[in-house]
Amino acid sequence: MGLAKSEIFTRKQNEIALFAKVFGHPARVAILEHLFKIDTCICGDLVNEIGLAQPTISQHLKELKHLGLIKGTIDGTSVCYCIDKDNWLAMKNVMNAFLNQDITEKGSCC
Amino acid sequence: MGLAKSEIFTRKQNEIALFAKVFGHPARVAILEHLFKIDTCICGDLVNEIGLAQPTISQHLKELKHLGLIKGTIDGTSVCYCIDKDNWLAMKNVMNAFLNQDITEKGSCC
DNA sequence: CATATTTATCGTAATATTGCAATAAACAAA
DNA sequence: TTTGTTTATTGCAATATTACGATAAATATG
Repeated sequence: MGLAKSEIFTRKQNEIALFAKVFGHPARVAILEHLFKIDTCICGDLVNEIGLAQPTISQHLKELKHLGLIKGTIDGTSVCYCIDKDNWLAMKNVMNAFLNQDITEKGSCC
Repeated sequence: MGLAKSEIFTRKQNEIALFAKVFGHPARVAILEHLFKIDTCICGDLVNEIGLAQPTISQHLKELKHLGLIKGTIDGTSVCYCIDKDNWLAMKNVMNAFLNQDITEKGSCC
């Protein structure tokens, strides 16, 4: 059906899945890495940096913005994007709690 | 088009996206959390634990197994699944390197 | 052997995602 | 005002994902 049954999972599980989903495309990974690397905020240079059409980049930026991981400020005709540090940190805490789960060592099989 | 242009991204960026994608569904998050929590490995109890049909769970398990994050050993008619510790650790290193990027503080806007 | 149990696979319907051309919107500069 | 520049939005087409019924495959058990 293409539609996840999110109502049967916990709020936390859905939150993890939402964050992970946005990282589930290499273009968004590349955009974020670029925003981390470049000292000054980036606008449409991302279109040149990454090899995708302008509407496609704009769409990926929208998803990142919607989750709060980046923010953009209008500067004349261009828009300046950068990482939203507070929200990135909050996301990192959620994801780290998931990734750093301890493995119970009593397992019988495997 | 539904098809990501993975050839224009680095191997690392694609790797991160692939790992993230598998976490991008709450059912797979729930399966992994359950495997971490339960001391002895789990088989079809996951179908009861999580409220999805057996073929659906089987499909999600297949994706997790395909990425190497879990492994299953046949035990009579049932299959015992558990976290693949080595591969989980390797994945964690990749994801942590991405999540723990340092933010350059010279940014002008935002 | 016949039957039950457990898991995997197939087929399919519903929905989501990706990508881009075309175009709009907003602003700057001449 | 007209023209250019930059970004967002709309409207598709192609592909992917999710979910599950039906069924197969494998192994127990009677």
